[in-house]
Amino acid sequence: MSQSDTVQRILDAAEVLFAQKGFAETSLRAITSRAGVNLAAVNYHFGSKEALIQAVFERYLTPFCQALDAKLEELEGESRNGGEVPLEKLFTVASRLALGSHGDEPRRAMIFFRLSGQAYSQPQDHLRAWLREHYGPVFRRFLALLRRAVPDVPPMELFWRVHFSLGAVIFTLSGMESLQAISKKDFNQSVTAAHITQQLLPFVVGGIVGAGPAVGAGPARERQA
Amino acid sequence: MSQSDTVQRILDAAEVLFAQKGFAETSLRAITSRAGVNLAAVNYHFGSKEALIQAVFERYLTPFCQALDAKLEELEGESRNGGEVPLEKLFTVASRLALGSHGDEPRRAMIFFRLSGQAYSQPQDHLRAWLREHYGPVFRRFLALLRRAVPDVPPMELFWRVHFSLGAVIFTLSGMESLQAISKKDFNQSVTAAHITQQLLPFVVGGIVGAGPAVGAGPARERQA
DNA sequence: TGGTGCCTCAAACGCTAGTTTAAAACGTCT
DNA sequence: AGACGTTTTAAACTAGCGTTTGAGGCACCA
Repeated sequence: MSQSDTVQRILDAAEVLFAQKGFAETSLRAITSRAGVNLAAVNYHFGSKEALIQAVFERYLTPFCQALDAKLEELEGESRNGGEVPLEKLFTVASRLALGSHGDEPRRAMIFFRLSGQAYSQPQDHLRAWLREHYGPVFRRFLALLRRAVPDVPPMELFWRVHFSLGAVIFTLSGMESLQAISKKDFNQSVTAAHITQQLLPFVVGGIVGAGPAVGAGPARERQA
Repeated sequence: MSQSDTVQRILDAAEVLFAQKGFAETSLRAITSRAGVNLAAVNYHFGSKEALIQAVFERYLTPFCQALDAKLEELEGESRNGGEVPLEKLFTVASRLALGSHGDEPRRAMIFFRLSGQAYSQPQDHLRAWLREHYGPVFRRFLALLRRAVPDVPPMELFWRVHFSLGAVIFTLSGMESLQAISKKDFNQSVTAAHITQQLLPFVVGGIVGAGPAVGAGPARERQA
């Protein structure tokens, strides 16, 4: 068994277990047992449990952010010639990249969204800081394009609405299993992950554009035309 | 010190600490130390840590759900005579109740939203089941009113959009401290919780109504008129 | 063949967790 | 005053955690 093999097996196991039970509730013994490696291997290869958590995120996020960055650059180029990139296209691109940039089925992405949920609601301050430091630039690039797509939404409102959207996405995909169960019970119809992300798009777009100051009184979306 | 005093002190301490650090990372020793009671008091009065977690939720949710249920009944009565309850009013009512039904400042509500975030992203299956069981009827009542407010959104899409909204709310208010910090840094302007909830409303309303099948091509919201 | 680096392994370490125990303290009745 | 049920207390218990250790295995090159 080569080194990289052991490292990858640990990362694979940790990814699944962290997403399933959270960071604190997942013991190194559970991880190494699932990975079929020795308990000490984690501390040997990663140094600590905390470093392992970081490595799990890094393995997923780095390729995703590189792909997103490239795609955003491409879109920026297009928008320099023509008009702005439409809102929907921005989210479609990001979503397609998040779901499929790893070659696997979207299952992997679901796992990662659960992880993100854990990272946000748990007190992993080191993780949050690290995430912001490494992936902040891509996020800001995305935000800049967004701002040009909806020039009528004030920057600060847009900032918050993006975070609201992030919340909707992460929350939903984090609790997907239970939500799928409810949906199946209430509507007698099972839904796939692809189906949900498809439903997310109009919600997010509608939310970002926002309800005007007088919803129901008139077509607020004309502000965009 | 009477019994109820000890019980309340434990609940107060647990509520804050659970919200701050999560369930797993908060030890009974930390709770009892903060509450100024003996370590064994938790197991004596509640039986176990798990039961304590449940009790924390119960103390908050029961009055809230009663208040919401009463208010919804009232709204149902109004809508029987006149037209439907407008979307915005439904959310305003729920939000005002969540933020202020306890007499305290909204701080208490913030704490509770953090708790909800923890409950959703952590593997507290017993908690989720318990919440659904006790909280489900009110939720369905709310959903029914909602359905009549936006009759053009298919029920299943509405179901999902409500969960998306819930995600936006919980996620945002869960990570409020860090989001406030970012906002202050990027916009040099500090925001209050009230400000954020105010920003949430147009986002949620816009999201629930949704972007029509052809956003940007025309004023999709006319479907509602 | 023997030595050198990297990796694996079983075992142990120190520590903190939730829970249990039994005695002490308390308040309330007769 | 004394007995009784309830609550508080300090201490101990068991279990599981992340981490460390040192011996051993393995591939590789001289």
